[in-house]
Amino acid sequence: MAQLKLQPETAVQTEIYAKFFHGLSNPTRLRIVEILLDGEKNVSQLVEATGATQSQVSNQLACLKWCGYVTSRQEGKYVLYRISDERVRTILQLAKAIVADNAEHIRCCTRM
Amino acid sequence: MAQLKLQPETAVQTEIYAKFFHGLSNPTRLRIVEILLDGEKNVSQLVEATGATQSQVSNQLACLKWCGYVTSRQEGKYVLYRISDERVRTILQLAKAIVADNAEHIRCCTRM
DNA sequence: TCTTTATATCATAATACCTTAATATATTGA
DNA sequence: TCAATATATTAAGGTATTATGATATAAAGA
Repeated sequence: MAQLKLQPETAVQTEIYAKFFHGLSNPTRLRIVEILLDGEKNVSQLVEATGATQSQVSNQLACLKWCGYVTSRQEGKYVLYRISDERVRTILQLAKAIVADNAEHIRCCTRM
Repeated sequence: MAQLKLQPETAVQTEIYAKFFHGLSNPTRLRIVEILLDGEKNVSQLVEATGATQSQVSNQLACLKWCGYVTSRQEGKYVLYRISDERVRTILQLAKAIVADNAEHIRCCTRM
């Protein structure tokens, strides 16, 4: 007899988690997160620090904000961004620890 | 005077970490990882459990293998896959905890 | 050996993502 | 109000990723 298929609920959950990880799957976004882990920054500072264009940074910040990684507040003509959940720091540390043992593998990955 | 740009080294590092997270950024791949956290499985079992096609599962397994998430061993006509680093479990738990506080936000994210 | 089952690979088409450039909005100070 | 600066949004094109279907390889048993 066929095994019960996964509840739709589970599929939705998995998609949310996948989206969450997608947030950290782009070098520019990840770099922004790393920089913000060092403290609140405005957009211009992030543009300077990442070397990406202003458009890119604003767009990726919007993505990070949507996904709950960062929050922002206006201060004068600047918009200051900061990490909204300190646990993100732990996730990154853990990832780095794992990658340390697999860096060569991952770097060479050309499949996708 | 302009601030020093990031060392190329750092950019490479960030790209590796981004690639690492990319591994978990696809629903099928993430589901496979979740299932394998429950124990070693062969490809057919993963096809059954995920509802994805055999081609999809094999391809995503190849990706996960390249990136060091899983390893495999042949046993007769089956190929058994398992998680290669238990710390992946911790990353997932952490992500789920964070998402629990931001699920609605992330689900609605249509930007990318 | 032939057939069946299990898994992997490949080509192609569809989709999603990212970059770039242009433009819009909002704040500040003249 | 006008100009300058900071940030956000949008459209278009290029690139990367994914899904699909077809085919290849490899092991097991008849």
